[in-house]
Amino acid sequence: MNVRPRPVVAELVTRQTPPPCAACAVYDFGICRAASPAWALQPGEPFEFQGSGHTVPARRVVFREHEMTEAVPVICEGWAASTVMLSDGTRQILSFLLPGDLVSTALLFDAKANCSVEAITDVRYRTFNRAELKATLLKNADLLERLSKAWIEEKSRADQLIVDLGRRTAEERIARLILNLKDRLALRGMVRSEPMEMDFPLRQHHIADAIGLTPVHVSKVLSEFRHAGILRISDRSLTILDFARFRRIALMR
Amino acid sequence: MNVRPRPVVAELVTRQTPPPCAACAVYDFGICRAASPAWALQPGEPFEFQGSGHTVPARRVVFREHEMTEAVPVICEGWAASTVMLSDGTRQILSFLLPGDLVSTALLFDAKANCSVEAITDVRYRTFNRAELKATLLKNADLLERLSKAWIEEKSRADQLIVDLGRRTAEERIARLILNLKDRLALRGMVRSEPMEMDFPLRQHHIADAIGLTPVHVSKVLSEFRHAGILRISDRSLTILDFARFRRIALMR
DNA sequence: CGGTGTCTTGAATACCATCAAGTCTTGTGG
DNA sequence: CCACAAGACTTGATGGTATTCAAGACACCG
Repeated sequence: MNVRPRPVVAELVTRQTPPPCAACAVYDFGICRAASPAWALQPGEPFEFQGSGHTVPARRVVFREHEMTEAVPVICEGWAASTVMLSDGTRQILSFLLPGDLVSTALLFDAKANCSVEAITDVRYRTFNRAELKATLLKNADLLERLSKAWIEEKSRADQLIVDLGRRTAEERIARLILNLKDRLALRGMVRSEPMEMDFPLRQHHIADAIGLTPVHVSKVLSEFRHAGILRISDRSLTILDFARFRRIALMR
Repeated sequence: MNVRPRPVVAELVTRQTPPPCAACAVYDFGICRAASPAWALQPGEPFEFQGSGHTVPARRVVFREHEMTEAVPVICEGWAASTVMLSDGTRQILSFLLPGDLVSTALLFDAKANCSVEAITDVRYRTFNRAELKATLLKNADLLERLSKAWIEEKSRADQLIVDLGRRTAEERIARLILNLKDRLALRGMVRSEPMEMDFPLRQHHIADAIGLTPVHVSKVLSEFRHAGILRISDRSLTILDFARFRRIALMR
């Protein structure tokens, strides 16, 4: 079994200076380009933003629920999760954050988030200043457009998750989670095809916390998928072997 | 057992002309006052908006998923639900809409909703024109403020529901749903105290569809609450008899 | 006055959780 | 570099929560 080297993310974290935004694979994808005036960037100026770049190792908390902050973070590289903890230790993951994602559009208007953000892989992110971003928003129709798109998608994904949790079985939920992640990664050019393969740094407990199951049950369902020849997961990489069948499970109803 | 007359809402629906917004109990509560320029209203002008008032009888659909529309509806009176239907007939209620609620802040930016809206009681609502509302938004800091608040609350409630569906038992979910509705009604001055009582037009199948259970199980849990002396439900009215205990169930973790 | 919608209750069943033991991998300090 | 601990995953046995199925009571409406 070929053990692949540590993921690309980890290399970057060890660099002294983060790469400029111009080199970012998702600079055009999210709000970054449209919002760059909020980084006090002049058109044509090299993309070097002092002090707004951060790195966080895997499993560390980026920020905590109810923490006040002026910073509005955008994920540059790596995977993160926004989570809610209950007093008995159980956890719910509200959404996974991928490169280019604004952590939460609500953070634009409220300094207090209602969830924590946790790094899954090593994560690199940058932050906007809320006041500056808001000011830019009112002068920049393109940014407003991008943000409203982000808002609509954020809400739509939350609504989808509600339907999944309320009305679908474990198999359906897992299939839908993986296919959603596949679609989002594909938009970022992060999915290989033939065979359909992608980086998959999630532990089974992440999946469990995201779709309201126990890690044990997630393991059992994934084993089924594996034995049925639908999926292959190894070395933090996931391959969809039987896409048609997998899709049928996800869209069962 | 005293059978109360049909709820106030029904009376209003039978009127020929809807009451002016000035008479609305929640005119100041939601976005209506701040957004009134989008109704082409001059300050001091009597609140009479031609053509923007609608009434819908209970159980009728206000608008359907994926329907395109320029209208951004606000509930004036009555209860509604935003719902998603699955192909096998099961249904998920994403949220209940109360007087003063914008149906969805996402409708401000996208003409296509990802859920349907259904009247629970007879409902009276008015609509803004999206383009006009958007234009007003950019010239009116107060409106932006109100909308961002609505947006944050909408998302926060969706996130809460995700946690409830993913990580809580039937008892907790039902208690939390009822207490959330109580809080929202209280903000609107629609809850009596001593004893704590409110209009409660939901059928048990509404509750079931909202929190991912079956009507049968909802019935069993509500019966428990009733026999334990915690709740009383009759004549579409709900009384919380043992608030402390009920709250403890809702906040169990 | 039958039809429809709502609610209740009981019995049988399905799905997922919990508990437990064991394997394998990963990370860490001696 | 090895030993050990911690984390991640698997698998089986058992149990609990909620679903499904079914039958009946009741209210409301046309």
